[in-house]
Amino acid sequence: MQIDVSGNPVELADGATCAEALQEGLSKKQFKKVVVAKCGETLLDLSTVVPTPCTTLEPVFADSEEGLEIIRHSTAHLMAEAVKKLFPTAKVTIGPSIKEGFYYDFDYERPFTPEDLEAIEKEMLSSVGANKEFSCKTVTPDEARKFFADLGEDYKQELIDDLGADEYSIYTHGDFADLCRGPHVARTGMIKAFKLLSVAGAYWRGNEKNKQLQRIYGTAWQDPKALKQHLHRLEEAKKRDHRKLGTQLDLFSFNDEVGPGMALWHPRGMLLRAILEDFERKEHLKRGYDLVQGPLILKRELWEKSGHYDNYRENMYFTEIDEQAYGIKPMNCLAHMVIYKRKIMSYRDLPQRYFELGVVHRHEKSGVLHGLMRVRTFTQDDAHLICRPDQIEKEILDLMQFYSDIYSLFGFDFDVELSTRPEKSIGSDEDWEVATESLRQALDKSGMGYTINEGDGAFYGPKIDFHLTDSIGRSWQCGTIQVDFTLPERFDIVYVGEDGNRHRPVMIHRAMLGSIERFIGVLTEHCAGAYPVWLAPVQARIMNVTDAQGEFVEKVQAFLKGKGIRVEADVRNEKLGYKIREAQVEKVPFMLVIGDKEVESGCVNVRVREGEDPGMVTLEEAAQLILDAARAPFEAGGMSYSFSG
RNA sequence: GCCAGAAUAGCUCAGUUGGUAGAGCAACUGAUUCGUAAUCAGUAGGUCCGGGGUUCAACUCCCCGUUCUGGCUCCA
Repeated sequence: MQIDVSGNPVELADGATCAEALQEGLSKKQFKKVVVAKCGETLLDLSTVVPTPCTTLEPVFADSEEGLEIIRHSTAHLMAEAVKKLFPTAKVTIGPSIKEGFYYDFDYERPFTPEDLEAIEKEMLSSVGANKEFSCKTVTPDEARKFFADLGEDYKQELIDDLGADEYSIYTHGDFADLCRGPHVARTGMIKAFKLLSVAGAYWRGNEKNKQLQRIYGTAWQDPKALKQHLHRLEEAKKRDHRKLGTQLDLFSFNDEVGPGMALWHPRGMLLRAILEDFERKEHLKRGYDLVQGPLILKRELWEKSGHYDNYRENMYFTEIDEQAYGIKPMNCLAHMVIYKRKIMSYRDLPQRYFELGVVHRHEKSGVLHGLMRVRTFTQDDAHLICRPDQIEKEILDLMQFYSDIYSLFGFDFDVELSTRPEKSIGSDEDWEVATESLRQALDKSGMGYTINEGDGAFYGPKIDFHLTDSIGRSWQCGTIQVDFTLPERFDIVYVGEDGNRHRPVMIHRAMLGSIERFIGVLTEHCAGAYPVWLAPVQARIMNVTDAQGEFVEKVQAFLKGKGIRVEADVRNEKLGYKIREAQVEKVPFMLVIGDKEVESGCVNVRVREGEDPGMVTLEEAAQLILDAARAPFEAGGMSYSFSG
């Protein structure tokens, strides 16, 4: 097939993929245009494209991101058409494609039920069968306004007013027309695989104060096979859900009697957590932090001074004794400030770096709680760096390296986001300038890719956030670095400069894992419960074949314990297969089998959680295997393995 | 907090148009002494989330709470 884009002839084989098109020198945008052009003549402003008839759509671009986007967006239109047909009084609002699917928000008198979804899906299929053509026309703002006014679609009119464009495109297929930027597939018959997934409430334009709409989520793919794979992936992801694994591996639980959003850590889970916390303390000490700790509750006056009492009170717990004389801390900074003020600091003393695994309580709205990811009692791996303004950049740069080292150790990919000054903010222009520039410089120097979130900083300073992804692609903010201008001011903390005068230091709040709870939640899903050997609460389990090996089992256990290995023995009167299965389900990394043969030779037979079994080895070798496995990720990351069980 | 759905044994779940509950696994007891993902038999275990209401009768229907799940908003 030959296409002409902006006067550049391009030769593409039939069924060319997006990647091939890119190689031929087409930009993604151009290719998208070309593909759409090939699918139908009137879909875009195609003055620069010579369209050719298109017979099939999917081989050309369905494997590309753009292709899926078009399919999904078109499916959203298809759904809106079906909803309007079945529920004529429903008003349409917006319906974009999203990661792995699409949604459409409707204003309707009652919520949609699962049965409604089935009916809608059926209606959509019939529209697919009718193979209706998508067409597009460009209109003026007035024409667009009138068009949707006649249809009674007031949300669309509001959009037109807000967008303020010179002209608008309206896409039509069958009887359904929608204000839309496009592009779309040429005909509804090209939508080959979709499924409606769920209904949820969503506020118009994402604002809590606006009317709540009915959102229908769905997913769409290039072919039924891809759809099936996607649904299968969702099923698989459910198995990695940390809440499920928490029960299965007996790590933690939640209990209504205790309170919502408050985890109970079982022996195994707490052991894992303790190892992680121990690791963190040592890593922080290594990098020049001081360990500190303040109390869980602090006098109300202090919260008034910091501004939390005025701005954050509804999220805080208070003691009832002495009429709210004490506030239960929702963050750790106040005690750290007071600790800083214990003596006169010189510029030579800066930066001060205070680290605390601080337990905080925040009364989060009930609807947001989610396993370990969002709780009301949690532990932050929190630190406050109090430094001179000229030290910000260096400190940030060190932090970037620190975070990166640690995330990599766990095998996480992460997104970095820089958030700048919001509309409502305090602090001088100069402060913001210096702080934001320091963050930007450090980010640039670190070589990490990052996105900028304009105006999304805290009111007291700019920040950098680090996001880790859970098993089903939800992204969770874990690490954060925030510059703060207010607290040093409010608490009047100072240092004595070279000039002998008092100066105001800058304060950096930062948490690396974010919260221990959330991090363990994300990590659990990341590794599906098969924790790295250095973290696994049980590193090795010894199992005997019959009672006859009891004595040797004890000997082996004592030996491995002596090497600092977390080992337990399963000497129940059960078949070996049963014990193996149980250990495998519990994701114990090393299974050491002992039968008569092993007793005789003084060896153990090693089976591993995944990969090839080492088989028969001496005790010395077995211990080495386990210790090496524990050390491996540290060595790969150029770090030292700094602790034992 | 808002919208929707859910809550039955330690865990995972059945429970037909209203007639006071069942399975598998786990636990306990006994038999079995066995070689890499589930040995057999028996026993015990429930205020069916809580509180009201309708009914001769409620796990089941209605109302109000609580908690959980999926979203929205917010956030580590």
